[in-house]
Amino acid sequence: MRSTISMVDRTVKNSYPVRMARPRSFDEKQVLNAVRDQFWDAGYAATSLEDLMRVSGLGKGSLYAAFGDKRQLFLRALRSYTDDSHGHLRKALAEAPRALDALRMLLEAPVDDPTGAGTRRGCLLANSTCELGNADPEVLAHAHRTYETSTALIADCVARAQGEGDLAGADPIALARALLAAQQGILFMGRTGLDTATLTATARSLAAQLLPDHSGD
Amino acid sequence: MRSTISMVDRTVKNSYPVRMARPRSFDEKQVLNAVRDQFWDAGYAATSLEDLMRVSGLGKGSLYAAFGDKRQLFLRALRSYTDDSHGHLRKALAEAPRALDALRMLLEAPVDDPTGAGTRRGCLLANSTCELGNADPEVLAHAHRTYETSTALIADCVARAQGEGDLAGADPIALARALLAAQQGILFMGRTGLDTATLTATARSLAAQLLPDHSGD
DNA sequence: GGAGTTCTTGACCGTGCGGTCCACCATAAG
DNA sequence: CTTATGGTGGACCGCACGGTCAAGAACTCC
Repeated sequence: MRSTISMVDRTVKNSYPVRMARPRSFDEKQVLNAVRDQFWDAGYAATSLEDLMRVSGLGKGSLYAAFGDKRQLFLRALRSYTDDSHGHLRKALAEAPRALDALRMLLEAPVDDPTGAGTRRGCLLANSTCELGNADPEVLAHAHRTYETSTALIADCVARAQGEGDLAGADPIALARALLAAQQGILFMGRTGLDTATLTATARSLAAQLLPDHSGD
Repeated sequence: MRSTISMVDRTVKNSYPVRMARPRSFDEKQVLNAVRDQFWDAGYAATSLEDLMRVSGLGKGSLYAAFGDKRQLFLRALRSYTDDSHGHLRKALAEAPRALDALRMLLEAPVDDPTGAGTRRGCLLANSTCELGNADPEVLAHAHRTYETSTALIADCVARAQGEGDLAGADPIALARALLAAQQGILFMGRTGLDTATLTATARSLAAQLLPDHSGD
């Protein structure tokens, strides 16, 4: 039963009110990035609302009005992160002139940071899966979906490499899974404080064994 | 400057008082195991003292008197866990008649659990490193030390395999690092909800590429 | 049994948490 | 200008957290 409605139906996302009022004083994407970095550094549980207010520069009221509670804000930041990551992955896999090199870069990418600072942070999605995967089915499902997509992207690149004469005889999806697992393993070893040189050597060693180059044969 | 001391010096760990009084009503190892499982399932921050009291059956006072605060109790449980793990690793690597098979088992071990329940929990040390590595230097240092020890144990097994005619030409330590990274990667993929069959296939695929068997050549 | 010591229990405490609310502000439309 | 509307910031709330403490129970030694 509906009564006469004088208000705009705001249940539809991004619908604008009939009359504009005070506009937002912040950029949503900037806030999400700041919040993402905070969760990335400290984890979900160890990040307090005060932390989020500090890094975003917003008050509690604004944060809650714009994003809902802490968990929803976290999920928004996490989705934003994985979207960006997949964008980068797509670009990296597509841009390399030789697909085999792109796949190699996959394994060495986690160590790219010369300072090692980024290496210590790991991957936000991986960290979140570890911390919340058991307790939050939504985070787990998101992780599962995301890694399946990554696998598909990598498998496409493997297929391209095969079109270029490399990796003959491999099952693209199986190899993609092995590469993704290896990448996550390298990423993790970086978090344990392994020095950059050793990490790089390990990444190259894995790349050499999983992605043999027979062009010189 | 010391005054006359009538009390026993309890700063030395495990020193017993001169006069026995009321004995403990709990077994320390059992409590540590219960506490470890709780931290394992929920993570450090998400585990409350109430949880710890519930799973251990002890009151707050007893817990604090026996182990100190929450963090120290966690560190005790973590050390106990890694000690046990290294015990199992030593045994597994030594018992296999063929060293190459032992190394293969390393990669498949994370998927051994038929129910998949254990697979979802991952490894307590890995979880803890992800959650606390950035914030707690002691946890990070412990993780680093532990994985270095694991690397050494695996490298020994690689050397044994070479003595048995396998893995000719590989650098034991480098291969050990690659194997450990791959294992952690598989372990992590299991946490993302990947089904057991796919996980097993990935583990076998990695094992086949990192640990080739040329005995039939 | 009494004395001395340790362990246990649970009430208690201060703090910081996540979350709500409301008075005020900035803007757009009339 | 006035008015309506949504944004903002901070006061405020109840709660659960980690941690403390004191009193009593359980035990050994004399």
